[in-house]
Amino acid sequence: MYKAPRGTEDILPAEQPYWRFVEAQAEAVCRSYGYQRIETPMFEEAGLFERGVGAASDIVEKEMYTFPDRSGDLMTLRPEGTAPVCRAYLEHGMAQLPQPVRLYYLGPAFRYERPQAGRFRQHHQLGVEALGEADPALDAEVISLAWDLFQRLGLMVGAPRSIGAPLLKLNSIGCSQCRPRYIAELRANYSGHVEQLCTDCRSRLERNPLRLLDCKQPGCQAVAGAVPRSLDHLCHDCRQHFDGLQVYLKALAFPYSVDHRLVRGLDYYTRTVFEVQPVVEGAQSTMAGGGRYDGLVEAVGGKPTPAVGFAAGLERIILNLKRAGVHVPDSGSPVAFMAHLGPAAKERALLLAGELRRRGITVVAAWSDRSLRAQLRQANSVGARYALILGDAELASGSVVVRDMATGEQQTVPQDQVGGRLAL
RNA sequence: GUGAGCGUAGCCCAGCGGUCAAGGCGCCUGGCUGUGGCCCAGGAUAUCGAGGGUUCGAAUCCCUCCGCUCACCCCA
Repeated sequence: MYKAPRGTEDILPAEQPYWRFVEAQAEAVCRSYGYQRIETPMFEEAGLFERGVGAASDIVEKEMYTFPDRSGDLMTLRPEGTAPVCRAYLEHGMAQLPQPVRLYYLGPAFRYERPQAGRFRQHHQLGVEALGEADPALDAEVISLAWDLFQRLGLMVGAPRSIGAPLLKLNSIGCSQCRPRYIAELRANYSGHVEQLCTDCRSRLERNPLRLLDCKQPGCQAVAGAVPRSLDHLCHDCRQHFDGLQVYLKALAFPYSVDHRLVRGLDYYTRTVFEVQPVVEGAQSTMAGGGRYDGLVEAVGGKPTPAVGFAAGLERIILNLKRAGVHVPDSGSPVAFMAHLGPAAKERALLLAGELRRRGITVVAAWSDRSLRAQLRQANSVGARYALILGDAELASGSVVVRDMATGEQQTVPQDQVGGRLAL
């Protein structure tokens, strides 16, 4: 028996209301900010991600689905959406458009990971990217968009800061000017405490010192508490940017909190980084994460172009909608169920169902030759508002019985008038 | 890649060495030869995850593998 590959899942009809809801809200917020939808391919040349995301990142090192296609070119199932958007921005000369260019996308991303609650090998992201503008007000706009989304989804209703962690976490990790100096200092500081660090952190010290900060091991946390903060080592421009952003966020009255240990796993982030966490804490609690990536466009072959954005995980959002008990609109049930008795009536029923559908009425039927009882039972269980019954008697008189499933009342009406009746 | 827990019908699950593997939901049929929801009666569906071993005998014990879940790493 075949099964969906590990870390993938079928999104069954019962789940669709959640997806429709989230996607509809996402599109609505993006549109309200003037962001336009873009679709990039599900796979790209492997090099795009190696250069864009960073060769030393976990994603590139161990999580990419990379394969040679039939011509031998190395392709990668996209592990994230930002690098492809930058590629498209360059490929289509979007730098010539009025800046910033505001884009969003909705689609799957692939990472080879051990699946877990809220983590999949194929998952779906909403990505929002604004390219070509360095002003911190654009950072604020993007954060504001994310905030509005969660607001609309109903995940922030009464979100009380009293319980647990704040919802919006913010930090600045500097730029290519000031970050190296900070990292050097960080490394120097940690080097004095190697004995207290976990084995992971000992290797992080060499390869990716920033990530030392968010290790959860008690020993490492103790060291991290006393270590220098990136915010204290920003260069003048980065400092100004961060202060500016905070002014705007305060003006917008977002209850964010600065988290000195917030660093992100993708190498392309500069300056602003942020995450949105749900009210209910869980292992994979981050629903959205992003920040500024002023060096990415250049890294994938363009001119230096500042940009900000974020990605939100749809599976995680849905997980949290369920945990929070958010009610989503359900998909409607059929209006009419067509029941037939006898072969001649069956033919006529087929025809009548088609006529009704052309008038925009949702009609379902069982079509197998079952008892009227069985057909009505099915009409009931699919939630049809009306059952239409067509047997020899109706066939003879050109009529059909319309039964209201809620009240049990039924009327015999001419076949050419059913449409009008049901449309009411 | 590491660690832990779990695999019995479409779903939830009882059974934990010895009659035909129990029950609930769902599905089908009938009670009502053309009338649903409730009720009643009946029915179908399980290589008990796979392979090997122990035993007179294994869904039950042991081993291996596979899968699922949760957590770590990391991330949406």
